[in-house]
Amino acid sequence: MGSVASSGAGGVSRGRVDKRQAILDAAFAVFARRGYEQACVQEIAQEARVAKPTVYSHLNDKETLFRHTIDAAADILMAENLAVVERLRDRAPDDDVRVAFADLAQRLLRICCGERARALRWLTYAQVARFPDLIETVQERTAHRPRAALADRLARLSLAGRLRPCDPEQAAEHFFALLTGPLESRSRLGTRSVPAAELRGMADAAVDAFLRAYGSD
Amino acid sequence: MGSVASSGAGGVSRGRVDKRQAILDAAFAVFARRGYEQACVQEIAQEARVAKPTVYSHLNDKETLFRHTIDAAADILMAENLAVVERLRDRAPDDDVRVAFADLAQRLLRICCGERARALRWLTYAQVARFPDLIETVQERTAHRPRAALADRLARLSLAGRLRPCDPEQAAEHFFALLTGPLESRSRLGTRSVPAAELRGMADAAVDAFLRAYGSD
DNA sequence: ACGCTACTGAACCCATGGGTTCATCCTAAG
DNA sequence: CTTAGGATGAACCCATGGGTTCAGTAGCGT
Repeated sequence: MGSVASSGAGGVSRGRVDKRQAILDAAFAVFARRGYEQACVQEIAQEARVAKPTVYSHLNDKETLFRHTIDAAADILMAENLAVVERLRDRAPDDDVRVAFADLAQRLLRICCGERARALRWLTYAQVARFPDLIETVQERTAHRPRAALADRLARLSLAGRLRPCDPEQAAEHFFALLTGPLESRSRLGTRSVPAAELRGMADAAVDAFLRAYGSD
Repeated sequence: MGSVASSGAGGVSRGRVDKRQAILDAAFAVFARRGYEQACVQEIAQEARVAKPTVYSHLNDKETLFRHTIDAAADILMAENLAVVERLRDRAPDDDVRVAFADLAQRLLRICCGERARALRWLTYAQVARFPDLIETVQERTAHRPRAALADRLARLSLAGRLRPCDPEQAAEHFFALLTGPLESRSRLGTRSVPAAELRGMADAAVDAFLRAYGSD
């Protein structure tokens, strides 16, 4: 996690090491396990091994702190998702489409099950009322952009006759729906950790259904 | 929304009017617009036109109040969902399957878009950390039970050759996923009201995909 | 050596809100 | 009419936590 520089005994890292990053890391951890209102700045400061006024000197207030952590998490998740989708670019044209999709599905599910994704979904949903604009940011990066990237791949596959002619946006939307819908349900909104085998089963079932709906033949 | 219906006959209406129901109605309204932590008991009391101590005399504390309102909302939604699914029992055998499904899909989407469903999803998600057991109750009634009911109908249709042979549970899971996944995305977690035309389009698209994946032919 | 800047810790201010107390009021029952 | 018990409202207690102040301290560049 954070860069916990410093040597042992009585001393804490007094240097100007990047306290800021330590604070943001700690903030995400604390927000993730307590939620926005329940997380107190004091606890975040402790977790970051930093004094409370230091937190306020780097980030103006609790809200700013929250927005930065959410932003950062959304960025990372977007990158992860896009990277997974982009694998299709090289694999799909040559390999069996089903195999490529199954691989994609499993990797996406693993990301969605991860701690970061869980915490982000949870925090975003919980603060819908207080910070409605956050939803735009988060959904844009964790849902719309990856979906658009997938739509690009699907369009190519459709053109190449590997999928039936269709609206790629629609197909991508349904692909994600078939994957994440069951996940939400089976993980009980993230409160239950789904065994790897079940995850694999869900991925395969989703790909099966998707290919029956959108595959060629 | 809340009819203050005092149920004059047979009820155990303590006091003059049924304050208790008024309190629960008000609690749902306030929780729905403020969230759990932001909702203060004072405001609930005002909205119910009741004094704060009266609230505490009927419901022990804020948590009890919350659990009761969530329970009640989940019950109502379950009933609505089950009623819609049960329509298949009479319609599907005779009519065109596609027409019956399209009707089902639209009615389900309308329920999911409703104020009650929106508020319930939001509140449940937001309190995942504080009241993890609530998820069980809510998901059981608003997701699992309706899905099981749909699976029953799909099993019959499959047996009758109107759907391809399949695992009805799986098919039902995918049906709901195709419906609610896109809804979550397009309504921005319920912060944007989706126009009726778009709703209809989503329902039709979901049914199209579902029938390609699970229809007979 | 000097001063600038970041950091610390602890105390402090203050608003919010859960939950309670109490004297009083009002209505339904007898 | 009397009475009992739910209902009232206003004051009250107290814990929590956001945000600030301040005096002191440690490192770094010059």
